[in-house]
Amino acid sequence: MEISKAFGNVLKKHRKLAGLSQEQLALQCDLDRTYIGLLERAQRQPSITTLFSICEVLKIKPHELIKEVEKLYGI
Amino acid sequence: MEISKAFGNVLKKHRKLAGLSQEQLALQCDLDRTYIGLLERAQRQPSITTLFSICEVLKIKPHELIKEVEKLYGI
DNA sequence: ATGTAGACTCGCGTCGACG
DNA sequence: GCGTCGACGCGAGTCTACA
Repeated sequence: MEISKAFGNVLKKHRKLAGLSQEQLALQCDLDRTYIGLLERAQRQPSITTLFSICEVLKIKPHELIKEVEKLYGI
Repeated sequence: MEISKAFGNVLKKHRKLAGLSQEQLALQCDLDRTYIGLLERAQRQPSITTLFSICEVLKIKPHELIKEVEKLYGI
């Protein structure tokens, strides 16, 4: 699986686990609602600061999330 | 420490560990030489695909590198 | 082998609006 | 609550060139 799609899947999974809507997540990590949607649908890729601020809200360490992305990506 | 600076430090450290010059690294991961320099000096931040392709060349898992960035960043 | 600078393309990230 | 669209500013990433 390509990397942005892997990230989108992992993001969606952890957002649901946190019990947040795209809007709530966007609000808390100071991003746009539509942009979270774009990330989950793999139409945008985050920079690493964006990654860190999302992970902070999701209460997960960035490297944990990246590890899951690696698995889906296949390395 | 801010996040792009943390990344720059970690990148430089692992590039040296791999025994590569900025030019050699850039060539192998299909990026520009000047851009690697910009990353190390924290004047640019990588997207996550850029992160993955750099890590592949450095023979390190992205989540390992991210873990070190977290430490420097302080979380 | 690296730092810097200018100019360029394209994608990130925002915003308003509609279904 | 989400997908999508158009438009926008700005930053990612490239290229050339000079020190």
